[in-house]
Amino acid sequence: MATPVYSGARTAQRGRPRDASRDDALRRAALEVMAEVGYRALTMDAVAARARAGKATIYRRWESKLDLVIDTCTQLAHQNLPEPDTGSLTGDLREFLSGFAAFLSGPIGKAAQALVGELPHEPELAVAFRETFLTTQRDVLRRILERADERGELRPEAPRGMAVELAGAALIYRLMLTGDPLDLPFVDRVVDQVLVPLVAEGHQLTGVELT
Amino acid sequence: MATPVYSGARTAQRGRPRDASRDDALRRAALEVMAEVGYRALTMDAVAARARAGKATIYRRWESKLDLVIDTCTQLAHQNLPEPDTGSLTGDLREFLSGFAAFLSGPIGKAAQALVGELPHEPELAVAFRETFLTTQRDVLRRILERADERGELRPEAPRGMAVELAGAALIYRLMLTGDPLDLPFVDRVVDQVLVPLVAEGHQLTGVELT
Amino acid sequence: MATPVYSGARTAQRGRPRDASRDDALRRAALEVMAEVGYRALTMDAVAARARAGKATIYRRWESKLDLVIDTCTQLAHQNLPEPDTGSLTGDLREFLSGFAAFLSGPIGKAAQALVGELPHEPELAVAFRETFLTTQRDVLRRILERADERGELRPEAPRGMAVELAGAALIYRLMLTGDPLDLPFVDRVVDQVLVPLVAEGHQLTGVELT
Amino acid sequence: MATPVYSGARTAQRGRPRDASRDDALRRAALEVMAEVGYRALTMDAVAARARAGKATIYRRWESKLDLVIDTCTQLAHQNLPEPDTGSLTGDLREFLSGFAAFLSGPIGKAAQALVGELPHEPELAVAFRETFLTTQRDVLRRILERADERGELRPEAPRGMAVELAGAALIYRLMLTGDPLDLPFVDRVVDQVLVPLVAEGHQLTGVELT
DNA sequence: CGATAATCGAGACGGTACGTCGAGTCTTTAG
DNA sequence: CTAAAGACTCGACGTACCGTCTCGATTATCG
Repeated sequence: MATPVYSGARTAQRGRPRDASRDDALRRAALEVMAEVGYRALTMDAVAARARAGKATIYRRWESKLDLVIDTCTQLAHQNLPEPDTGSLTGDLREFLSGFAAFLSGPIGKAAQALVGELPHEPELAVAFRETFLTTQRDVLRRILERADERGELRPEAPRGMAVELAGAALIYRLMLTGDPLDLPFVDRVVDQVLVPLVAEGHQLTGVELT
Repeated sequence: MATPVYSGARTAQRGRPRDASRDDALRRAALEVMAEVGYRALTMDAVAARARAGKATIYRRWESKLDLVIDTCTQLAHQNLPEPDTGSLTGDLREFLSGFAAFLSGPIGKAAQALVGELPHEPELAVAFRETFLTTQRDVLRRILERADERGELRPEAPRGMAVELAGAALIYRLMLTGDPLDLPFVDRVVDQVLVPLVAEGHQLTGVELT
Repeated sequence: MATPVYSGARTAQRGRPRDASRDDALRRAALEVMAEVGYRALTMDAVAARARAGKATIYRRWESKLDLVIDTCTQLAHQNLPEPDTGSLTGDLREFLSGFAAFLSGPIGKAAQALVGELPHEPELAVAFRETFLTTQRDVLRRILERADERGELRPEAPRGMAVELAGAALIYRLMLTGDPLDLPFVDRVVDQVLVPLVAEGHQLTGVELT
Repeated sequence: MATPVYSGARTAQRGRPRDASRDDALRRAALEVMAEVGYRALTMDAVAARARAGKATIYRRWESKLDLVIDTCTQLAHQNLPEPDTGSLTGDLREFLSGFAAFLSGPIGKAAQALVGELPHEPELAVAFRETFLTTQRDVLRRILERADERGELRPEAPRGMAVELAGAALIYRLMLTGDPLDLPFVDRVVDQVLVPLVAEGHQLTGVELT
């Protein structure tokens, strides 16, 4: 599901029209509550109360708590990924990954983490989640590598897919598993020690251990 | 928490002692139920019923559902990490990571995933989780690198910490986020394209894109 | 308590109104269950299940099992006391007491008995109980004596209060303590051997021992 | 049941002998707890704790909570009924009933009341209860009337059985139902206005209404 | 215009699970 | 074998949340 349900192109729209401003109010309330108490402890009653809405108003738009949360995240995710074009591979990576890191460090990152545990048992959620948090980011990275390739910065046999995967993995592993901060020094190390050596022409593996 | 609560300070041991065999029966029941329906849908009643135990018998040992699950996983996790010593870095990495991948692909991996969403709101869980699933594995990897270093296989300035982090990140990202299989080819690619080039002496970055 | 709790003060009636038909269904279920298994063994789950109601629906109306039972009895008690006016003291007494005996012999008598044990520890219950089972019946008896007095049937110094008390005592003692049946012969003996001689003009104490 | 269970005249009595003083301590504890919180709220744990005994020590003697309470009451009931012989019907009645009233006004009266509600569903209890609280008292009254008869104080056709029943009914009705006090003035009125007129030779029904 | 119909906040509804507590049994150590 | 202590199974307790439903009131379009 993961999108407010509208009764699909109906015949001439009878009755009182749905108040679109409630969508936002409810999503905002859901995000606030989830940021405060986490996904598990989020209750529909709490969301409804915070938005001063009836529960039916929620269920008219989303089929379940999960559905509401997915949509809330998706909505916010689509507008926050920068696509830099600095002219150099290193610059593009640094800029994009630091933006993505900042994005993940906010409330949406917490929400995303809350959803991870549900993925194996909620196929629809899994699809939506991957679309929102993985595919989009992966596509931007792929285009960055492509442009670098056109500029001749990449070695021919560079493992582009692995680089893309590692970039995401490194950030999300920190965010969700170790709990270490997604700060700029870390992004720099990922770029300089891993990604650039992995794919760029003429690079020696000369990373310096910084910890 | 994450461990059955015993009344501390062996004060002469009055009354009927806890039946230790119930601990196992309850953990076993919890694992079975979780494997069948997932963490969210796991109920204490179901665990109690399957173990033919009263709920009080559970709550006497663990403070909550979460606590029970953590302990169940921890118990099982401590005995499943191989520590290979094949004499070569590549061999050690390949063997260890494929073992770890197999371990994560089982029911414990699913349980671990279920717990990830709770980490930000459960500090005790976070500590236990990292101890169980991250530190142990990280330490083995560190020792593998150390032995390789002693054999002179590593470059002096190799980013050992980053390599350790990437190894875990790559596997867990697949397991929990993308859902792609943790099979042998994938482990080989991580070893050959990423880890070995990252730290080993005399390696050119010559990974071949396979996917 | 002893009455369904309504949110007092008809404040504009917000939200879905209580379904009054559930009150009856729940009371009926409670009475059935109590008749089958007694007060002690009556469980809220059983009442809820029989009425196909959620337990919250019960607790929304009554604070406790005791409260539910009190209200159930009170409800049924208010409509079952006859007030005969046959024109003679003997006739009135006979008719009223046999009606009261029949009433007590039914399920409500059993329920009343179940409540007696709680009276000392439940002041609210005591008040409600006495109002329902004692005062009402006592008032009818008092009026019967009054009418007899107006017809000149009573001796001036007749102990009216004692007569009223004895009438109730004799019936309830049988019902709850001895377990002997509250049948017509018994009522007749109480009227002929005790009450009428106690208060009526020109009566000799000529009761004949029957048992 | 209603009596401590002893393993019946065993062969040579092996093992540690049962400590008879625990019987009393447990009964005392049971009576105290019941006086404080009533029968319903009495718990075996509370009784055990107050007597500093284990629950098994209770269950070794009595089969259930009900059994314990019955026995506790019975034990105390058997030693408290006076059998006066003042030489006159009025004197005997007055003395006996005031003694019985005092007895009922104590903790045992409360306990008895607590048991009334269980009678319909506990046949064994009913038998024990009636034996303890009804039959004994009824027999004394019967003997009082017999002696009065032998002295020629009774009318030949006096309803002796009814008088006996009324005496008990009047007291217990007050005690358990109305909650009015069982004081001396009340006993006197029962004797003078009801019992004596009902059975004694040469009595006019001249009771004076006092309250 | 009035009638119709879908919306809104509010909260009652049937269910399910929660975590606690009591009854009665069992199992330990100590005597 | 009995004692105290306390763990054991079972089941009811009263609460909280889910997702649905029903109310009065509101807001649009249709006839």
